[in-house]
Parts: sequence; C-alpha cells; structure tokens
Amino acid sequence: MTTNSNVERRAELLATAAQVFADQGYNATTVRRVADAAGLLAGSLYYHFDSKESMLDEILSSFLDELWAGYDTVLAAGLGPRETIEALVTESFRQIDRHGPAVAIYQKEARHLSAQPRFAYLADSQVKFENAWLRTLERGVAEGVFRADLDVRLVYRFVRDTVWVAASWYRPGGTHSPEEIARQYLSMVLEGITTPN
Amino acid sequence: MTTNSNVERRAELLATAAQVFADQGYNATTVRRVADAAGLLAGSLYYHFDSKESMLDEILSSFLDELWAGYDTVLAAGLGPRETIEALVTESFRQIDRHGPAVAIYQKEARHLSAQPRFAYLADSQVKFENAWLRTLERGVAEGVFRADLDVRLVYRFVRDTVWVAASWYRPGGTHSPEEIARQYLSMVLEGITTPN
DNA sequence: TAATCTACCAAACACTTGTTAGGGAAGGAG
DNA sequence: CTCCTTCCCTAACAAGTGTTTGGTAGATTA
Repeated sequence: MTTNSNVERRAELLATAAQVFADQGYNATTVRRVADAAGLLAGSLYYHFDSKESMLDEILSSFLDELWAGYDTVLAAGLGPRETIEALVTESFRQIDRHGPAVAIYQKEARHLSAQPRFAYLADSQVKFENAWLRTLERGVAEGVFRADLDVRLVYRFVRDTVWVAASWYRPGGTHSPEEIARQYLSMVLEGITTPN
Repeated sequence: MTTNSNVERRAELLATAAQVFADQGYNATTVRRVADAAGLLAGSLYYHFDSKESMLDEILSSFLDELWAGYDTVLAAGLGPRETIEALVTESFRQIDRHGPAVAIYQKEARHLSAQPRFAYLADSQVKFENAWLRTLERGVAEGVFRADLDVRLVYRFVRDTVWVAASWYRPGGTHSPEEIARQYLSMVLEGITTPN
C-alpha cells in the first residue's frame, strides 16, 4: 500500500538528500551524512529506499520527467525558431528555480553516470535535447533569423552549458526571478553585449 | 636531490592522474585506479607523492599558476575593454587546450574544495578573476562599448561558466583550434546570434 | 483488549578506502 | 666486486563505506 504520508516522507527525504548531494557531490556524500541532515540514522534510510543509488536515480529521473513535460509542450506549440529558443531557455531557468539541487547533481554527475545501464536514460535525454536545439537553430538559420556564419553545434554547446551551469550559483528567492534571468540571458545571446552599430 | 628524471616522472604520473580524476571525478576515483592507469601498484604512488590529496593540489595549483601568468600579461597590456575581453577568452581556451583535465577537475571540484584551508588559493583565484572581469566590463559600459542595460554581474557569470565548461567537451586535436573556438564564441557573445537589423 | 503495522534505532557485517612498512631488482659510483 | 640509490612490489593496516538484521515504541486496526 502506498499511503499519502508515505509519499510525502519519501519526497521530504529525497529533497534533503538532493541538497546534500548537490553541496558535497554524490560520491563524496556518505549515507550517514544524508541521514544526519534528515534527522535519523543511516540504517533507517533503508526502510524508505533500496540503496543510495536508488535515491540518486529517483532524484534525477523525477526531475527529468518534469523537465520534459515542460519542453514537450514548448516544442509542440509550433512557435518560430526565435520564440522556441526563448521559451526553452525560460523553461530551463524555471526548472533550475524549482529543482536547483537536482540540476546541480545532473550537471556534475551525468557524464560518468550515463555509462551505467541504470542511468542510460540520462544519455537518451541528452540526445533528445541536442536534437531539439539543433533543429531549432538550423531552422532559424534557414529562415534567416539566425546568423549563418556560426557553427550551429558550437552555439548549441555554449548555450546549453551556460543555462545549466547557472544552477550552481542561482539561489531561489534572490534578487532576480527565473524569468528575469532568462530575459537578460536571451538578450545577451540573441543581440550580443556590444552596443549596436 | 631533485633529478631531471624525477621531475619528468612526477609530471607523467600527474598527467595520467589528472585524466582519471577528470573522467571519473576526484572522489569517485580510487588511488588504485590511478596507479592502474599509470601502470604500477597503488602503494608505489606514495614513493612519488605524499597523498592522493597532494596530487590533486599539485595538479590544480600548477594549472592556476600558468593560467595567471597568461592572464596577468593580458591585463597589464593596457588594451581597451573589448580587446581585453577578447584576449582573456582566447587565453582561456588556450589553457583548456593545454590543461583540459585540470580545468575539468577545477570546474567540478573547486566549489567544495575551496572550503578546505589547503585549497584556499582556489577561492582567492576566483575573486581575482571576478574582479578583473567586472572591472573590464564596467569600463566597457562606461566607455559606451558595451550595453548599459544588462546586469554586469550576470553577464560575467554567464561568460565565465560557458568558457570553463567547454573543458568538458573540448578535445585537443579536433576540428576546431582553441583560437577558432574563441573567435566563434566571442562573435556570439559580442554581436549575438541573430542577424543584424 | 489483542494483533498488526509503521517508522525508526542499535549493532553489526563485508568490503573498499587511503596509506604504510619492509623488501628487492636494476643500475650507476667508488 | 661492493655499496648505494632509485623505483617499484608485496602485504598488510585502520578507518570509513553501503547495507543488513533483529528489535521496539507507538499508533492503527480488528
């Protein structure tokens, strides 16, 4: 039976685990430290979870699920290239606002985790993400909205990295809202930082 | 006595250690794995180094030394704001070309390492780096070279992150030289990716 | 009231970790 | 030939790791 409090407690424990993982790094974090932060003993965590790895798995997969729910609606909206980019970036910063720790973990550990079969979905997600971006950028170049003299793949990498790495310094409740950060970032990438003419 | 071969061997071992650290993450990497990659046994590493941590220390500090040698000459050259930014970015990509693994390690581990007294110089370097960038950007805004409606601190963070995170995908000897990557990146950041007008 | 279930603790387990101690082959120095 | 240094190996250690087992106070159910 999956009671309601059961679900809530799991989510609560996963949230603190995600925070500690993000701060110290997954491998550098001991199960006892997570338990400490949650206010119980190490062994007690195994009443709720199979293993340390399954906590990480649940943190990352539930984050990616919600992320793609947002992305898919954007991609299905039939917007123009520039508007699609704007919507994707804004959606990304919103996810950072909501799932900060999960994003930070993803950004640090995704590379060597995706080698493990259990985390193969990380690689899948990355491929899907890259395809969506590249298609949008190429469409923009074809329509004359984006410059043709830039390497699309390089642009994609730069934009992707900058957006996600923002999770390492962004703190919810700061002076800038996710939408404001997205607006400034988009303005920089789209129009450049130099004065026109 | 510090013989020549002694120095060469140390550098050789540090290079392979840096590669493994960058691939697997410092904490996830066991001393035995480093030894394996270097073709000797775990204990034998302790003939050359005091500890695993001192390997990391030597990798990071020697990288930062060389990095700042480059930066300082750029900053002392008395260039204009735009030219200073261009030179800093280009120099950064050159360092990524030369010290790829060290940069990757730095980018992943710097945050929680700088809390340790032994690695306090990481925090110092970051402060110095931030000051140099912010001063240059503000000077550019004051001179009318850069837009005044962007948050300088945000611009700094975005640019800094994008440049350094490139170490995670850049591979020496690829299709793009460091200078070419720097040129494309600068073109994007300075002029934007949309077509003029 | 009696039985069951929930959520935790106490204590240990097997294993991996970084590190150390002692020894030995190879080769140059005297 | 002998001595000594260099560089590595073998073998172990203590501490820390993720995980398991058995138990138990307190609420929930019958």
